[in-house]
Amino acid sequence: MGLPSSTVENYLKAIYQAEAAQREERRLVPMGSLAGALGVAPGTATTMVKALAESGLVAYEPYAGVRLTPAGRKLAALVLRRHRLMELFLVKVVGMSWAEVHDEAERLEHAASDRLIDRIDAMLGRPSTDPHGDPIPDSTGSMANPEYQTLVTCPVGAPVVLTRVIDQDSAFLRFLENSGLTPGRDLRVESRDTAADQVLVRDRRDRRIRIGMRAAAKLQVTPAERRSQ
Amino acid sequence: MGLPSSTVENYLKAIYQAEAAQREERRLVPMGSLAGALGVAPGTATTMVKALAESGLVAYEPYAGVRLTPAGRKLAALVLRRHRLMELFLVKVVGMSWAEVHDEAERLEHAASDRLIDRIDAMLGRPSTDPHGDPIPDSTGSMANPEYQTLVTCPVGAPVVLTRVIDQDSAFLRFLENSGLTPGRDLRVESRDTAADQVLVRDRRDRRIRIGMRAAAKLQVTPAERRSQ
DNA sequence: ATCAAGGTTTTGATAACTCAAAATGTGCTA
DNA sequence: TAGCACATTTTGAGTTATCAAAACCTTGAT
Repeated sequence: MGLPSSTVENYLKAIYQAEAAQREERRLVPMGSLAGALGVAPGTATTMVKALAESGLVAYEPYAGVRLTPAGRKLAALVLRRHRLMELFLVKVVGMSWAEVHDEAERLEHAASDRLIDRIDAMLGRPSTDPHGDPIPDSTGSMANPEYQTLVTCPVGAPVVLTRVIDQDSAFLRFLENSGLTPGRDLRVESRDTAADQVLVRDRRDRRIRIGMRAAAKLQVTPAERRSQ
Repeated sequence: MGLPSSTVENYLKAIYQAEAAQREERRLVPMGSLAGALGVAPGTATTMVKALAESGLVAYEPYAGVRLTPAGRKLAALVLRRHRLMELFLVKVVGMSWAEVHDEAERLEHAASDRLIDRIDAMLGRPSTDPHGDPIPDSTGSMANPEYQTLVTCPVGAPVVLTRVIDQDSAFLRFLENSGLTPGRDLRVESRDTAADQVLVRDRRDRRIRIGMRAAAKLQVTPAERRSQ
Protein backbone atom coordinates (compact mmCIF):
# COMPACT_ATOMS: atom_id res chain seq x y z
CA MET A 1 0.00 0.00 0.00
CA GLY A 2 1.52 3.26 -1.13
CA LEU A 3 0.56 6.77 -0.12
CA PRO A 4 -3.04 7.30 0.84
CA SER A 5 -4.96 8.98 -1.98
CA SER A 6 -6.60 12.26 -1.20
CA THR A 7 -9.92 10.45 -1.19
CA VAL A 8 -8.68 8.20 1.58
CA GLU A 9 -7.35 11.21 3.45
CA ASN A 10 -10.71 12.89 3.18
CA TYR A 11 -12.58 9.87 4.49
CA LEU A 12 -10.25 9.56 7.45
CA LYS A 13 -10.52 13.25 8.21
CA ALA A 14 -14.30 13.14 8.04
CA ILE A 15 -14.49 10.15 10.35
CA TYR A 16 -12.09 11.83 12.75
CA GLN A 17 -14.16 14.96 12.86
CA ALA A 18 -17.42 13.08 13.19
CA GLU A 19 -15.98 11.15 16.13
CA ALA A 20 -14.86 14.39 17.72
CA ALA A 21 -18.24 16.01 17.10
CA GLN A 22 -20.24 13.33 18.86
CA ARG A 23 -18.90 13.99 22.31
CA GLU A 24 -19.81 10.54 23.61
CA GLU A 25 -16.76 8.31 23.41
CA ARG A 26 -16.62 4.86 21.85
CA ARG A 27 -19.62 5.43 19.62
CA LEU A 28 -19.45 4.55 15.96
CA VAL A 29 -19.95 7.02 13.16
CA PRO A 30 -23.01 5.98 11.14
CA MET A 31 -22.58 5.61 7.40
CA GLY A 32 -25.31 8.09 6.68
CA SER A 33 -23.64 10.97 8.42
CA LEU A 34 -20.27 10.08 6.96
CA ALA A 35 -21.74 10.03 3.46
CA GLY A 36 -23.44 13.32 4.20
CA ALA A 37 -20.24 14.94 5.42
CA LEU A 38 -18.38 13.86 2.33
CA GLY A 39 -21.16 14.63 -0.11
CA VAL A 40 -21.31 11.13 -1.55
CA ALA A 41 -24.11 8.57 -1.88
CA PRO A 42 -24.53 6.23 1.11
CA GLY A 43 -23.50 3.17 -0.87
CA THR A 44 -20.30 4.87 -1.88
CA ALA A 45 -19.34 5.43 1.72
CA THR A 46 -20.04 1.80 2.58
CA THR A 47 -17.83 0.56 -0.23
CA MET A 48 -15.02 2.90 0.61
CA VAL A 49 -15.16 2.18 4.33
CA LYS A 50 -14.92 -1.54 3.67
CA ALA A 51 -11.75 -0.85 1.71
CA LEU A 52 -10.37 1.29 4.52
CA ALA A 53 -11.11 -1.54 6.93
CA GLU A 54 -9.11 -3.89 4.68
CA SER A 55 -6.13 -1.57 5.06
CA GLY A 56 -6.49 -1.52 8.81
CA LEU A 57 -7.28 2.18 9.02
CA VAL A 58 -10.79 1.82 10.41
CA ALA A 59 -12.91 -0.71 12.24
CA TYR A 60 -16.15 -1.28 10.42
CA GLU A 61 -19.25 -2.87 11.89
CA PRO A 62 -21.96 -3.53 9.31
CA TYR A 63 -25.20 -1.67 9.99
CA ALA A 64 -23.58 -0.02 12.99
CA GLY A 65 -20.90 2.29 11.69
CA VAL A 66 -17.22 2.95 11.58
CA ARG A 67 -14.45 3.99 13.94
CA LEU A 68 -10.80 4.90 13.39
CA THR A 69 -8.08 2.47 14.41
CA PRO A 70 -4.96 3.96 15.99
CA ALA A 71 -3.25 3.88 12.59
CA GLY A 72 -6.20 5.63 10.97
CA ARG A 73 -6.41 8.18 13.74
CA LYS A 74 -2.77 9.06 13.34
CA LEU A 75 -3.12 9.52 9.60
CA ALA A 76 -6.22 11.64 10.09
CA ALA A 77 -4.42 13.81 12.62
CA LEU A 78 -1.60 14.40 10.15
CA VAL A 79 -4.10 15.49 7.51
CA LEU A 80 -5.62 17.87 10.04
CA ARG A 81 -2.15 19.12 10.84
CA ARG A 82 -1.50 19.91 7.21
CA HIS A 83 -4.87 21.56 6.88
CA ARG A 84 -4.55 23.76 9.94
CA LEU A 85 -0.99 24.82 9.37
CA MET A 86 -1.91 25.67 5.81
CA GLU A 87 -4.84 27.78 6.96
CA LEU A 88 -2.74 29.67 9.45
CA PHE A 89 -0.04 30.17 6.85
CA LEU A 90 -2.51 31.55 4.32
CA VAL A 91 -3.84 34.01 6.88
CA LYS A 92 -0.60 35.08 8.51
CA VAL A 93 1.83 35.02 5.62
CA VAL A 94 -0.22 35.31 2.46
CA GLY A 95 -2.74 37.67 4.00
CA MET A 96 -5.89 35.88 2.98
CA SER A 97 -8.97 36.33 5.07
CA TRP A 98 -10.12 34.01 7.76
CA ALA A 99 -13.28 33.23 5.84
CA GLU A 100 -11.70 32.22 2.57
CA VAL A 101 -8.83 29.98 3.59
CA HIS A 102 -10.79 26.84 4.41
CA ASP A 103 -11.53 25.72 0.87
CA GLU A 104 -8.06 26.62 -0.27
CA ALA A 105 -6.47 24.57 2.51
CA GLU A 106 -8.87 21.75 1.74
CA ARG A 107 -7.11 21.30 -1.58
CA LEU A 108 -3.58 22.24 -0.63
CA GLU A 109 -3.48 19.83 2.31
CA HIS A 110 -3.27 16.92 -0.12
CA ALA A 111 -0.56 18.43 -2.28
CA ALA A 112 1.89 19.84 0.26
CA SER A 113 4.91 17.71 1.13
CA ASP A 114 5.93 17.02 4.71
CA ARG A 115 8.94 19.15 4.02
CA LEU A 116 6.88 22.16 3.05
CA ILE A 117 4.56 21.67 5.99
CA ASP A 118 7.47 21.52 8.37
CA ARG A 119 8.92 24.69 6.96
CA ILE A 120 5.61 26.44 7.34
CA ASP A 121 5.39 25.13 10.89
CA ALA A 122 8.82 26.58 11.64
CA MET A 123 8.05 29.91 9.95
CA LEU A 124 4.97 30.30 12.10
CA GLY A 125 6.88 29.44 15.25
CA ARG A 126 5.38 25.98 15.81
CA PRO A 127 1.94 27.33 16.58
CA SER A 128 -0.49 25.35 18.69
CA THR A 129 -3.74 26.54 17.12
CA ASP A 130 -5.01 27.61 13.72
CA PRO A 131 -6.98 30.79 12.91
CA HIS A 132 -10.20 29.20 14.19
CA GLY A 133 -8.56 28.19 17.44
CA ASP A 134 -8.48 24.53 16.42
CA PRO A 135 -5.48 22.76 17.93
CA ILE A 136 -2.72 21.71 15.51
CA PRO A 137 -1.45 18.13 15.91
CA ASP A 138 2.33 17.77 16.06
CA SER A 139 4.26 15.83 13.45
CA THR A 140 3.73 12.55 15.28
CA GLY A 141 -0.02 13.06 15.04
CA SER A 142 -0.75 13.78 18.67
CA MET A 143 -2.85 16.75 19.62
CA ALA A 144 -3.75 18.48 22.84
CA ASN A 145 -7.50 18.33 23.14
CA PRO A 146 -8.38 20.74 25.91
CA GLU A 147 -11.65 20.58 27.77
CA TYR A 148 -13.67 23.63 26.97
CA GLN A 149 -16.69 25.75 27.62
CA THR A 150 -18.75 27.78 25.20
CA LEU A 151 -20.66 31.03 25.31
CA VAL A 152 -23.65 28.84 26.18
CA THR A 153 -22.02 27.01 29.11
CA CYS A 154 -19.64 29.53 30.68
CA PRO A 155 -20.70 31.43 33.81
CA VAL A 156 -22.65 34.62 33.19
CA GLY A 157 -20.60 37.68 34.03
CA ALA A 158 -17.23 35.96 34.09
CA PRO A 159 -14.55 37.38 31.82
CA VAL A 160 -13.52 34.87 29.18
CA VAL A 161 -11.32 34.71 26.11
CA LEU A 162 -12.71 33.43 22.84
CA THR A 163 -10.40 30.58 21.91
CA ARG A 164 -12.02 28.53 19.21
CA VAL A 165 -14.70 28.61 16.56
CA ILE A 166 -16.32 25.29 15.66
CA ASP A 167 -17.65 26.04 12.20
CA GLN A 168 -15.95 26.66 8.91
CA ASP A 169 -18.89 28.14 7.03
CA SER A 170 -17.54 31.24 5.41
CA ALA A 171 -20.73 33.32 5.80
CA PHE A 172 -20.66 32.56 9.51
CA LEU A 173 -16.98 33.44 9.72
CA ARG A 174 -17.55 36.72 7.95
CA PHE A 175 -20.32 37.54 10.40
CA LEU A 176 -18.00 36.81 13.31
CA GLU A 177 -15.29 38.96 11.85
CA ASN A 178 -17.67 41.87 11.39
CA SER A 179 -18.94 41.48 14.94
CA GLY A 180 -15.45 41.33 16.37
CA LEU A 181 -15.88 37.76 17.52
CA THR A 182 -12.48 36.35 16.57
CA PRO A 183 -10.21 34.08 18.58
CA GLY A 184 -8.26 35.97 21.19
CA ARG A 185 -10.99 38.51 22.03
CA ASP A 186 -11.89 39.24 25.64
CA LEU A 187 -15.58 38.80 26.26
CA ARG A 188 -18.18 38.52 28.97
CA VAL A 189 -21.64 36.97 28.77
CA GLU A 190 -24.07 39.49 30.15
CA SER A 191 -27.19 37.37 29.93
CA ARG A 192 -28.80 34.39 28.30
CA ASP A 193 -32.44 34.03 27.33
CA THR A 194 -33.34 30.52 26.28
CA ALA A 195 -36.89 31.46 25.34
CA ALA A 196 -35.75 34.24 23.07
CA ASP A 197 -32.83 32.13 21.84
CA GLN A 198 -30.47 34.98 22.62
CA VAL A 199 -27.09 35.40 24.23
CA LEU A 200 -26.00 38.94 25.05
CA VAL A 201 -22.25 39.35 25.04
CA ARG A 202 -20.11 42.36 25.91
CA ASP A 203 -16.71 42.91 24.37
CA ARG A 204 -13.72 44.61 25.99
CA ARG A 205 -15.11 48.04 25.26
CA ASP A 206 -18.49 47.01 26.62
CA ARG A 207 -20.12 46.97 23.23
CA ARG A 208 -23.18 44.72 23.06
CA ILE A 209 -23.16 41.76 20.72
CA ARG A 210 -26.27 39.61 20.37
CA ILE A 211 -26.18 36.14 18.94
CA GLY A 212 -28.40 33.07 18.90
CA MET A 213 -27.84 30.02 21.09
CA ARG A 214 -26.93 27.89 18.09
CA ALA A 215 -24.16 30.27 17.14
CA ALA A 216 -23.07 30.80 20.75
CA ALA A 217 -22.54 27.07 21.15
CA LYS A 218 -19.99 27.17 18.36
CA LEU A 219 -17.82 29.66 20.19
CA GLN A 220 -15.49 28.09 22.72
CA VAL A 221 -13.99 30.14 25.53
CA THR A 222 -11.61 29.82 28.47
CA PRO A 223 -11.65 31.82 31.69
CA ALA A 224 -9.75 35.05 31.18
CA GLU A 225 -7.34 34.86 34.14
CA ARG A 226 -5.25 31.86 33.17
CA ARG A 227 -5.33 32.09 29.42
CA SER A 228 -4.46 28.86 27.73
CA GLN A 229 -1.54 28.92 25.27
CA MET B 1 -16.88 20.12 -19.75
CA GLY B 2 -15.93 21.08 -16.22
CA LEU B 3 -12.53 22.01 -14.87
CA PRO B 4 -9.59 20.26 -16.45
CA SER B 5 -8.32 17.46 -14.23
CA SER B 6 -4.75 17.65 -13.15
CA THR B 7 -4.00 14.88 -15.63
CA VAL B 8 -5.30 17.04 -18.44
CA GLU B 9 -3.28 19.97 -17.15
CA ASN B 10 -0.17 17.83 -17.14
CA TYR B 11 -0.69 16.65 -20.70
CA LEU B 12 -1.21 20.20 -21.92
CA LYS B 13 1.84 21.41 -20.07
CA ALA B 14 3.98 18.59 -21.46
CA ILE B 15 2.82 19.27 -25.01
CA TYR B 16 3.47 22.97 -24.54
CA GLN B 17 6.98 22.36 -23.33
CA ALA B 18 7.72 19.79 -26.03
CA GLU B 19 6.59 22.30 -28.66
CA ALA B 20 8.82 24.93 -27.12
CA ALA B 21 11.76 22.52 -26.93
CA GLN B 22 11.72 21.65 -30.59
CA ARG B 23 12.67 25.03 -31.89
CA GLU B 24 11.28 24.38 -35.36
CA GLU B 25 7.82 25.87 -35.56
CA ARG B 26 4.69 24.08 -36.75
CA ARG B 27 6.04 20.62 -36.08
CA LEU B 28 3.94 18.09 -34.23
CA VAL B 29 4.93 16.50 -30.97
CA PRO B 30 5.26 12.74 -31.50
CA MET B 31 3.35 10.46 -29.15
CA GLY B 32 6.46 8.68 -28.05
CA SER B 33 8.16 11.73 -26.66
CA LEU B 34 4.97 12.93 -25.04
CA ALA B 35 4.52 9.56 -23.37
CA GLY B 36 8.14 9.64 -22.31
CA ALA B 37 7.85 13.11 -20.83
CA LEU B 38 4.80 12.10 -18.83
CA GLY B 39 6.09 8.71 -17.80
CA VAL B 40 3.16 6.78 -19.25
CA ALA B 41 2.91 3.99 -21.82
CA PRO B 42 2.60 5.12 -25.45
CA GLY B 43 -0.91 3.75 -25.79
CA THR B 44 -1.99 5.75 -22.78
CA ALA B 45 -0.83 8.96 -24.38
CA THR B 46 -2.67 8.14 -27.60
CA THR B 47 -5.92 7.50 -25.75
CA MET B 48 -5.62 10.64 -23.69
CA VAL B 49 -4.67 12.84 -26.62
CA LYS B 50 -7.70 11.66 -28.55
CA ALA B 51 -9.84 12.76 -25.63
CA LEU B 52 -8.09 16.13 -25.53
CA ALA B 53 -8.75 16.49 -29.25
CA GLU B 54 -12.45 15.83 -28.58
CA SER B 55 -12.46 18.76 -26.17
CA GLY B 56 -10.80 21.01 -28.71
CA LEU B 57 -7.63 21.52 -26.70
CA VAL B 58 -5.27 19.87 -29.16
CA ALA B 59 -5.10 18.96 -32.82
CA TYR B 60 -4.26 15.31 -33.24
CA GLU B 61 -2.98 13.71 -36.40
CA PRO B 62 -2.79 9.93 -36.20
CA TYR B 63 0.70 8.54 -36.64
CA ALA B 64 2.04 12.08 -36.88
CA GLY B 65 1.61 13.69 -33.50
CA VAL B 66 -0.18 16.40 -31.60
CA ARG B 67 -0.21 20.18 -31.39
CA LEU B 68 -1.97 22.60 -29.06
CA THR B 69 -4.94 24.60 -30.29
CA PRO B 70 -5.15 28.23 -29.17
CA ALA B 71 -7.51 27.14 -26.34
CA GLY B 72 -5.11 24.42 -25.26
CA ARG B 73 -2.16 26.75 -25.45
CA LYS B 74 -3.86 29.27 -23.23
CA LEU B 75 -4.71 26.65 -20.63
CA ALA B 76 -1.19 25.29 -20.72
CA ALA B 77 0.23 28.78 -20.24
CA LEU B 78 -1.97 29.28 -17.20
CA VAL B 79 -0.69 26.02 -15.71
CA LEU B 80 2.84 27.21 -16.34
CA ARG B 81 1.95 30.51 -14.71
CA ARG B 82 0.74 28.73 -11.59
CA HIS B 83 3.82 26.54 -11.56
CA ARG B 84 6.32 29.33 -11.97
CA LEU B 85 4.71 31.73 -9.54
CA MET B 86 4.52 28.93 -7.02
CA GLU B 87 8.20 28.13 -7.46
CA LEU B 88 9.22 31.73 -7.02
CA PHE B 89 6.97 32.02 -3.99
CA LEU B 90 8.48 28.93 -2.39
CA VAL B 91 11.98 30.30 -2.91
CA LYS B 92 11.39 33.94 -2.02
CA VAL B 93 8.80 33.70 0.73
CA VAL B 94 9.05 30.22 2.17
CA GLY B 95 12.81 30.06 1.79
CA MET B 96 13.06 26.73 0.07
CA SER B 97 16.01 26.06 -2.16
CA TRP B 98 16.08 26.48 -5.86
CA ALA B 99 16.69 22.78 -6.34
CA GLU B 100 13.80 21.46 -4.30
CA VAL B 101 10.88 23.62 -5.36
CA HIS B 102 10.17 22.03 -8.71
CA ASP B 103 8.49 18.86 -7.45
CA GLU B 104 6.62 20.77 -4.79
CA ALA B 105 5.26 23.23 -7.34
CA GLU B 106 4.43 20.33 -9.63
CA ARG B 107 1.81 19.24 -7.12
CA LEU B 108 0.69 22.60 -5.79
CA GLU B 109 0.04 24.04 -9.24
CA HIS B 110 -3.05 21.86 -9.54
CA ALA B 111 -4.44 22.70 -6.12
CA ALA B 112 -3.96 26.45 -5.90
CA SER B 113 -6.94 28.64 -6.75
CA ASP B 114 -6.69 31.58 -9.13
CA ARG B 115 -7.28 33.77 -6.14
CA LEU B 116 -4.26 32.40 -4.28
CA ILE B 117 -2.11 32.61 -7.37
CA ASP B 118 -3.07 36.20 -7.91
CA ARG B 119 -2.23 37.07 -4.32
CA ILE B 120 1.14 35.42 -4.66
CA ASP B 121 1.68 37.30 -7.91
CA ALA B 122 0.91 40.57 -6.13
CA MET B 123 3.08 39.72 -3.10
CA LEU B 124 6.01 39.09 -5.40
CA GLY B 125 5.46 42.34 -7.28
CA ARG B 126 4.12 40.80 -10.51
CA PRO B 127 7.45 39.23 -11.41
CA SER B 128 8.30 38.44 -15.00
CA THR B 129 10.49 35.39 -14.44
CA ASP B 130 10.74 32.49 -12.01
CA PRO B 131 13.85 31.33 -10.14
CA HIS B 132 15.15 29.55 -13.23
CA GLY B 133 14.66 32.61 -15.37
CA ASP B 134 11.66 31.09 -17.10
CA PRO B 135 9.16 33.77 -18.12
CA ILE B 136 5.87 33.84 -16.20
CA PRO B 137 2.74 34.13 -18.37
CA ASP B 138 0.27 36.80 -17.29
CA SER B 139 -3.24 35.95 -16.15
CA THR B 140 -4.54 36.00 -19.72
CA GLY B 141 -2.04 33.31 -20.65
CA SER B 142 0.26 35.39 -22.79
CA MET B 143 3.96 35.27 -22.22
CA ALA B 144 6.92 37.23 -23.47
CA ASN B 145 9.18 34.75 -25.21
CA PRO B 146 12.40 36.63 -25.75
CA GLU B 147 14.91 35.53 -28.31
CA TYR B 148 17.98 34.28 -26.56
CA GLN B 149 21.52 33.09 -26.72
CA THR B 150 23.26 30.48 -24.63
CA LEU B 151 26.75 29.98 -23.33
CA VAL B 152 27.26 27.94 -26.49
CA THR B 153 26.09 30.62 -28.95
CA CYS B 154 27.07 33.93 -27.37
CA PRO B 155 30.21 35.72 -28.59
CA VAL B 156 33.42 34.68 -26.86
CA GLY B 157 34.73 37.39 -24.58
CA ALA B 158 31.54 39.44 -24.44
CA PRO B 159 30.14 40.15 -20.98
CA VAL B 160 26.73 38.51 -20.51
CA VAL B 161 24.19 37.99 -17.77
CA LEU B 162 22.88 34.52 -17.04
CA THR B 163 19.13 34.86 -17.41
CA ARG B 164 17.62 31.44 -17.64
CA VAL B 165 18.29 27.79 -16.90
CA ILE B 166 16.53 25.25 -19.13
CA ASP B 167 16.57 22.18 -16.91
CA GLN B 168 14.77 21.34 -13.71
CA ASP B 169 16.86 18.37 -12.66
CA SER B 170 17.68 18.99 -9.04
CA ALA B 171 21.19 17.49 -9.16
CA PHE B 172 22.00 19.83 -12.04
CA LEU B 173 20.52 22.79 -10.18
CA ARG B 174 22.55 21.99 -7.11
CA PHE B 175 25.69 21.85 -9.23
CA LEU B 176 24.88 25.26 -10.70
CA GLU B 177 24.26 26.71 -7.29
CA ASN B 178 27.59 25.41 -6.02
CA SER B 179 29.37 26.79 -9.07
CA GLY B 180 27.75 30.17 -8.73
CA LEU B 181 25.86 29.77 -11.98
CA THR B 182 22.49 31.20 -10.96
CA PRO B 183 20.26 33.61 -12.88
CA GLY B 184 21.47 37.18 -12.58
CA ARG B 185 25.20 36.42 -12.53
CA ASP B 186 27.60 38.35 -14.72
CA LEU B 187 29.69 36.03 -16.86
CA ARG B 188 32.01 35.95 -19.80
CA VAL B 189 32.86 33.01 -22.05
CA GLU B 190 36.63 32.78 -22.24
CA SER B 191 36.87 29.94 -24.70
CA ARG B 192 35.05 27.01 -26.23
CA ASP B 193 36.57 23.71 -27.26
CA THR B 194 34.19 21.57 -29.24
CA ALA B 195 36.59 18.64 -29.44
CA ALA B 196 37.09 18.58 -25.69
CA ASP B 197 33.38 19.32 -25.15
CA GLN B 198 34.35 22.18 -22.84
CA VAL B 199 33.26 25.75 -22.26
CA LEU B 200 35.47 27.88 -20.05
CA VAL B 201 33.56 30.62 -18.30
CA ARG B 202 34.78 33.45 -16.05
CA ASP B 203 32.59 34.95 -13.39
CA ARG B 204 32.67 38.53 -12.18
CA ARG B 205 35.68 37.88 -9.98
CA ASP B 206 37.45 36.15 -12.86
CA ARG B 207 37.10 32.73 -11.33
CA ARG B 208 37.24 29.91 -13.88
CA ILE B 209 34.21 27.66 -14.30
CA ARG B 210 34.39 24.75 -16.70
CA ILE B 211 31.29 23.03 -18.00
CA GLY B 212 30.41 20.71 -20.86
CA MET B 213 28.69 21.86 -24.03
CA ARG B 214 25.54 20.00 -23.13
CA ALA B 215 25.24 21.89 -19.88
CA ALA B 216 26.31 25.19 -21.44
CA ALA B 217 23.47 24.93 -23.94
CA LYS B 218 21.02 24.89 -21.07
CA LEU B 219 22.21 28.26 -19.79
CA GLN B 220 20.64 31.21 -21.55
CA VAL B 221 22.27 34.62 -21.43
CA THR B 222 21.72 38.18 -22.60
CA PRO B 223 24.37 40.79 -23.41
CA ALA B 224 25.41 42.55 -20.22
CA GLU B 225 25.06 46.21 -21.31
CA ARG B 226 21.30 46.42 -21.79
CA ARG B 227 20.15 43.95 -19.21
CA SER B 228 16.61 42.78 -19.78
CA GLN B 229 14.26 43.32 -16.85
C1' DA C 1 8.99 -1.94 -55.01
C1' DT C 2 9.64 -4.52 -50.90
C1' DC C 3 10.81 -5.30 -46.17
C1' DA C 4 12.39 -4.70 -41.83
C1' DA C 5 12.56 -1.65 -37.99
C1' DG C 6 10.61 1.88 -35.92
C1' DG C 7 7.02 4.11 -33.60
C1' DT C 8 1.80 4.18 -33.12
C1' DT C 9 -2.69 2.53 -32.32
C1' DT C 10 -5.89 -0.99 -30.74
C1' DT C 11 -7.49 -4.27 -27.70
C1' DG C 12 -8.67 -6.24 -23.46
C1' DA C 13 -8.02 -5.68 -18.54
C1' DT C 14 -7.55 -3.44 -14.20
C1' DA C 15 -7.94 -0.07 -10.34
C1' DA C 16 -10.12 3.64 -7.90
C1' DC C 17 -14.15 6.10 -7.25
C1' DT C 18 -18.68 7.10 -7.99
C1' DC C 19 -24.10 6.76 -8.61
C1' DA C 20 -29.04 5.09 -8.74
C1' DA C 21 -32.01 1.98 -7.38
C1' DA C 22 -33.15 -2.55 -5.65
C1' DA C 23 -32.68 -5.53 -1.74
C1' DT C 24 -31.91 -6.07 2.93
C1' DG C 25 -31.37 -5.42 7.86
C1' DT C 26 -32.69 -2.94 12.44
C1' DG C 27 -35.28 -1.21 15.77
C1' DC C 28 -39.30 1.34 17.28
C1' DT C 29 -44.26 1.47 17.70
C1' DA C 30 -48.44 -0.24 18.35
C1' DT D 1 -44.69 -9.76 17.99
C1' DA D 2 -45.82 -7.87 13.69
C1' DG D 3 -44.90 -4.53 10.79
C1' DC D 4 -43.31 -0.12 9.25
C1' DA D 5 -40.01 3.46 8.66
C1' DC D 6 -35.57 4.26 7.99
C1' DA D 7 -30.79 3.42 7.46
C1' DT D 8 -27.60 0.39 5.24
C1' DT D 9 -25.81 -2.69 1.92
C1' DT D 10 -25.78 -4.79 -2.57
C1' DT D 11 -26.02 -4.72 -7.42
C1' DG D 12 -25.10 -3.18 -11.86
C1' DA D 13 -23.16 0.28 -14.35
C1' DG D 14 -20.27 4.39 -15.69
C1' DT D 15 -16.00 7.43 -15.65
C1' DT D 16 -11.21 8.36 -15.78
C1' DA D 17 -6.76 6.89 -16.16
C1' DT D 18 -3.69 3.41 -16.62
C1' DC D 19 -0.88 -0.95 -18.60
C1' DA D 20 0.80 -4.96 -21.52
C1' DA D 21 0.86 -6.90 -25.61
C1' DA D 22 -1.02 -7.64 -30.15
C1' DA D 23 -1.91 -5.41 -34.44
C1' DC D 24 -0.98 -1.80 -37.27
C1' DC D 25 1.15 2.10 -40.07
C1' DT D 26 5.28 4.63 -42.10
C1' DT D 27 9.58 5.13 -43.65
C1' DG D 28 14.16 4.43 -45.02
C1' DA D 29 17.20 1.12 -46.99
C1' DT D 30 17.97 -2.27 -50.10
